[in-house]
Amino acid sequence: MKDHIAQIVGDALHALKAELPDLEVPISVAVERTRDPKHGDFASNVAMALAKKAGLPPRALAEKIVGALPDNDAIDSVQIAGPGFINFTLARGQAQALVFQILDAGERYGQSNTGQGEKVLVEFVSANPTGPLHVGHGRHAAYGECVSALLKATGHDVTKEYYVNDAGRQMDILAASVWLRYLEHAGETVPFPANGYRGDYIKTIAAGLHNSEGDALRHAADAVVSGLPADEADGGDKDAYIDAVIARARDLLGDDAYERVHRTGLDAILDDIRDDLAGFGVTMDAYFSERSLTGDGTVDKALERLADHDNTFEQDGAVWFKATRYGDDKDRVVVRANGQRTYIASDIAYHLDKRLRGFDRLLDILGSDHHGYVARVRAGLEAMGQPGDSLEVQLMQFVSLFRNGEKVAMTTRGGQFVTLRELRDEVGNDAARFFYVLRSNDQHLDFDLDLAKSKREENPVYYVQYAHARICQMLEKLPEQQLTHDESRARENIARLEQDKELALIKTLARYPEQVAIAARDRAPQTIVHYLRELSADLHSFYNDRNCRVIIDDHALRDARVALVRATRQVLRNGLGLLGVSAPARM
RNA sequence: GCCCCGGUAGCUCAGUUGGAUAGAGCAUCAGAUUCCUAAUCUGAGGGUCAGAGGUUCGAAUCCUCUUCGGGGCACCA
Repeated sequence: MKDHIAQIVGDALHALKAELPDLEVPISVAVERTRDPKHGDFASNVAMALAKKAGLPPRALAEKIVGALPDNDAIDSVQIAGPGFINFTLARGQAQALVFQILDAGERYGQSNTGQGEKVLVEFVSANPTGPLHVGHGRHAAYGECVSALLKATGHDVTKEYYVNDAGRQMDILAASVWLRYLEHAGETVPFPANGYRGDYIKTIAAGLHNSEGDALRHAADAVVSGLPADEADGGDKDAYIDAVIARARDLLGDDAYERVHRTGLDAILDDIRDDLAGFGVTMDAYFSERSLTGDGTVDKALERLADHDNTFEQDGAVWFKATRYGDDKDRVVVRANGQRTYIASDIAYHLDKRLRGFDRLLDILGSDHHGYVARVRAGLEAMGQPGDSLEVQLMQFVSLFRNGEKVAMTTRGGQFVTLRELRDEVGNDAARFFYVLRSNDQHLDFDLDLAKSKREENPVYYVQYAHARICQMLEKLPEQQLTHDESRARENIARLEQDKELALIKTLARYPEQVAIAARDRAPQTIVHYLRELSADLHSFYNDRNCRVIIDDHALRDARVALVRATRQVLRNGLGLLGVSAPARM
């Protein structure tokens, strides 16, 4: 309907062109839903926007536009108001027809094809596989999953991917940590490095390793620690110490055994992450290994491409990428003096690989602490002949947990939970998914645990779910009371929905497809959350109105109202589905 | 020093990409249940949209400056 009005206003403008040569007809005419029912159903501000160029006062231009509007059965009246708004009021019965559009479309109501099949790679979470996911990653997971669902709903071809940082020093520290815990488990007494991973999950992995390998990886404690530099506790440098431990592990174990330890740690943690995400309703299409980029020559290929375009140079024994040519603030090392590639080399290669796999848009969801990384990767893409704007980055601000009104310490010490799994256990998946997308991604999130757990009225998750359950319960009442629902009779009588609460509900239902489109465009799931709260409020308000009771003797009106609440239920389901929150039939 | 994000009601935050009288939840106060689930509803109070300029018919929204808060500026990832 909105598009239809924009169309006829556009037609009117074209018709006026003969009379007003200075009039500029815009490509798309702005038509908005009115907030105040006194302003009709839809309003356009074109007269104000075009008045100056047309050489007429806004209201006078509005008069001319209204005069040039073609006759239209769907529109009851057109009025000029305020500084020059043109307000449209729909004909009686027009709005109500929407109820059956929704019921006919079912779960497709709200979907569109604005994306036109654009191939989008959404990369999110991508947490280093050195331990379980924490509550910060949970926000990334919920947001990424929801944005992906929104993009799919608007006709994008979406692939969800987790980039596994399985190369590099972090993973060596993990391997060393596992091995040391393994040695302890085998009965050796070795000090644990200040910079090692201290979590209990390492001990679990080590115990499993001991189980499968027996004492094959065991070396005497003396051989392990002799000649190592001092750790932090002894006044030394913790980084130098852990590096020495890693070197010692490689030396004593040999490449094959070291690799087994490395793999065991990585696989165990990645399995845990995958399981955690699946339990949270977040499913990746692929887990992409950083190591594979080196193994299959993708990194070399990327480095060659940079060199081909004269975008690299050597200095101090290292190879540098001239990132400043492409808008970065500094040039970046891609190959260190010791011959190792830096992470930025892998990242550039990874993004090149995404492009070579045919993705139009590379959507990265990253922590706000990664913002400096954006210019680097974009520079890399451009230097390799790829469009820089194919990379889009959404930065996520941090999460703070609150319990009893106080901020929960987020350090790994202290026994306060920090993992996503613990959060899910405590508040449930529905509340977690809902709360995580409640706020804009560039807004810091205060996660109130007590509120999320509360089964009372102040909890917004229940407010929406309750609206859905209420409808289900009403519909179950029909057969219980030997009442039938006749859909064709409902179609004939739908125009009998004329109560204020009914019309308000229909108006909100009509907005859903636009809300989905906006949410997808802006990568803003909170738009859907806010919409669902409004829709639920309209439903509850309708429900509490004595003039709007559904279970009544008047067949015709009852059928119309049943159709209305069924349409509402459908939209609640569709919206909750986008958020990954369940729609219970009873509560 | 440079870069990114934010500052809207007592609190937590929306604000449809510049529109009509700036909204919601919580909290506070006053009400509603012989009647489809009160996890609900109805109503009231509550604002210098951080501050100052600018752009224009019109600014919370766009531009500039100031200020406060978070984050980032490695041959770590």
